[in-house]
Amino acid sequence: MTLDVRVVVFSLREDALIALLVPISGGKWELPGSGVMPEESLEEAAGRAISPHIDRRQAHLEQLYTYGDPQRNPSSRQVSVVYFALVHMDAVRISVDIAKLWFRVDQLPPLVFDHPDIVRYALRRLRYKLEYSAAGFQLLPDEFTLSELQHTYEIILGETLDKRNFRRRILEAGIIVETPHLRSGEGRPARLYRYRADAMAEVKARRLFP
Amino acid sequence: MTLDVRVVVFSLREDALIALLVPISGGKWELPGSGVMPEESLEEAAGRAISPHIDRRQAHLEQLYTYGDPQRNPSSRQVSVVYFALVHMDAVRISVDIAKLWFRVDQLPPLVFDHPDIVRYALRRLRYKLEYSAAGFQLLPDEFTLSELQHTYEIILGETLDKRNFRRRILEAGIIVETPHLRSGEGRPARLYRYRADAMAEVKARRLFP
DNA sequence: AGAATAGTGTCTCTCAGACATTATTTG
DNA sequence: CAAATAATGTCTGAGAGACACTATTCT
Repeated sequence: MTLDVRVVVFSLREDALIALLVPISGGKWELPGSGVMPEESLEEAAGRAISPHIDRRQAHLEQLYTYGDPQRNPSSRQVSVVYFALVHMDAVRISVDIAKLWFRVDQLPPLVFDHPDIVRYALRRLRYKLEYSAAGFQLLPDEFTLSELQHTYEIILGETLDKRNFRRRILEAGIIVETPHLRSGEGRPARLYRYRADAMAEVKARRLFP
Repeated sequence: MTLDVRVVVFSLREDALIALLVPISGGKWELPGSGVMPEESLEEAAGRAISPHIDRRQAHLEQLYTYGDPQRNPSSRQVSVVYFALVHMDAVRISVDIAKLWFRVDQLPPLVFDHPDIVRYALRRLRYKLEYSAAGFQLLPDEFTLSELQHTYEIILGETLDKRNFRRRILEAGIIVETPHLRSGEGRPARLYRYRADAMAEVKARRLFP
């Protein structure tokens, strides 16, 4: 009976949600994972599992579920404590990685065992989380525009949102605040916002999006 | 490194929420638990852990969280997959048990390790679950009156609820249905209701109680 | 000046919350 | 018929959702 941790890491590339996978022999892929060392916590093990690819200080890990069905790995009984994380691409270590280890969640390669189920469940939880919290900013850099944040929500939820209602609700939730900065580009420059570090509390009072 | 499962079992006695504990040496208590056998799933192990005390077919187990901090058990590294369950007293095996192994959740005896945290977290999740679902009926027998169900909610949430609003919302949720039966007692007989076995789907659309 | 994107306010309708009286049974 | 509990409907206010125009910059 072996125990390990696995991590479902989501990020955002252009117009799609992507997940980090690592190759194993036989053309198959798996979720990044690791055994648990005697002196470390499960969350630390999860951080270590992704640290070759991600700056772990920027990855908020959250425990998802523990999979331990005796049939999940036909060759050996394996229990996996699965975490999930949202990171923005600034936290991704540049190496062979980008475009080689990240896959759009709607175009995943063949995965081992029950890892497809795990990714599906993580995705469901991510959508659920977004509806009830302002967690979407974790996929963006420190400062971001409201249009970028709205775009993020639209990609993940798979539907378009009304701009005025989106702004009203996200601001009323009080989780992000204005910065003095603007971002210039094509068209009128946009106000930049950032996460309010003091209000770490989750907004579970009322769902933000339908 | 040992792996086990633990179960937080909640039930209802008179006017209080109670939890099942088992004694260990030294006057301390712990959550019922068990190792995991090679051919069984984690949930099966959890069912086996409580089967001396509970008719497991009547206990809906739900995975809560996996605790694995290296300091949680000072004498050996232990990872515990924790489940929680709601049962009604009809499912409790009559033996030495009742009144000896069940404790009001606000009057727990000394517990080992991080088990107090685990119970606290389970309680938080239970309250949260009740607000968003009609799970309260799991603490009642198959058939129950709306007053009994409301009473259950009031005990767990720790506040009184308006009778008309309670009925409206619980019935609109569509999770319980009328039976042809009535229960006589003091005062006007009350209609009995039961859980709608076909609609197992959780009501997460909108919170039922504030 | 035109193109591009940012930013803003109002109305309506639904649902949550507050609230009191009538109905049916037992002793 | 008194006591006990069950059952029922309405009004109001807040918030969700739909909706279109103005503001600022760049080329």
